[in-house]
Amino acid sequence: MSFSIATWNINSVRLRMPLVERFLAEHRPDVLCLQETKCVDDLFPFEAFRALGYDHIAVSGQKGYHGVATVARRPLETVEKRDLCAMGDRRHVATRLKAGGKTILLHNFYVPAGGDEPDPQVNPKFRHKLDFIEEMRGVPAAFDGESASVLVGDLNIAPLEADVWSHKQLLKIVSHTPVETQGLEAMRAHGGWADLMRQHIPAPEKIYTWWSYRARDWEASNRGRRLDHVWSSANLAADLTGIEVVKSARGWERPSDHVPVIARFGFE
DNA sequence: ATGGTAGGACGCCTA
Repeated sequence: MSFSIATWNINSVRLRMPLVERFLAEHRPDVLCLQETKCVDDLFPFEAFRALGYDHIAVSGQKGYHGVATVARRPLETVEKRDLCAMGDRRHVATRLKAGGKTILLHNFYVPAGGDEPDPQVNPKFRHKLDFIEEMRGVPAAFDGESASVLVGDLNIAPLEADVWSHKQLLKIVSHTPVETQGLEAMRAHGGWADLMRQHIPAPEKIYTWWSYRARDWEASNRGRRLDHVWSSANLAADLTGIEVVKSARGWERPSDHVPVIARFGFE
């Protein structure tokens, strides 16, 4: 028996619904977690997802900015929508669903990008990002014999040297500064989370999930970063059978600057 | 060292 979870920063779900439909038709993940939906819940395209068999939907949206949604082909229960840093941003939704005889608690996160200046003293957006990561320590990889946890999303940090096109050139660029990369890895270890992308494709092999819109030719310059992540509790990490980064989606018509990542699990 | 593109909503913020 198999089960798959995908994560994708869609950068406006309404604008890119044709791309979402193509992705779901071609890959059929059991669950898709979206970030940067950029619309209030009333304007979320529920019917388009239902038409594709994704009848079970949890949304936490806001006007114009941020916003997350989790859609599934099997029943899910909305567990909580956390307001980390208490700013009213919609950056988290947790759902619960069943797979492989376990109940899975699935956290979908959109971590603040943090602005351009990597100094929390002068840049409140960077301060917010660091505080947000710190507060994510309150989300551990809880599990027992019957339950497991998964955390996915756009974490806006590329933690390893193999997660960026140039470690040296990005050390002072927000998303790859030591305070962020060490902070994220420390938080991940503290929570007991396994980095499933790196479990399947170990460093130093490069993995990118984001390429800037500002490049003349994103594919030729290939200055990517791994900003999107799939983590799980140890008892589910053992069931991972594959990771797929759908790089081709970056070349679709009017693309997101992020591409989908799919994690596949197999159960006895 | 700089500027490059995109989305939401229509001047400017955020990424």
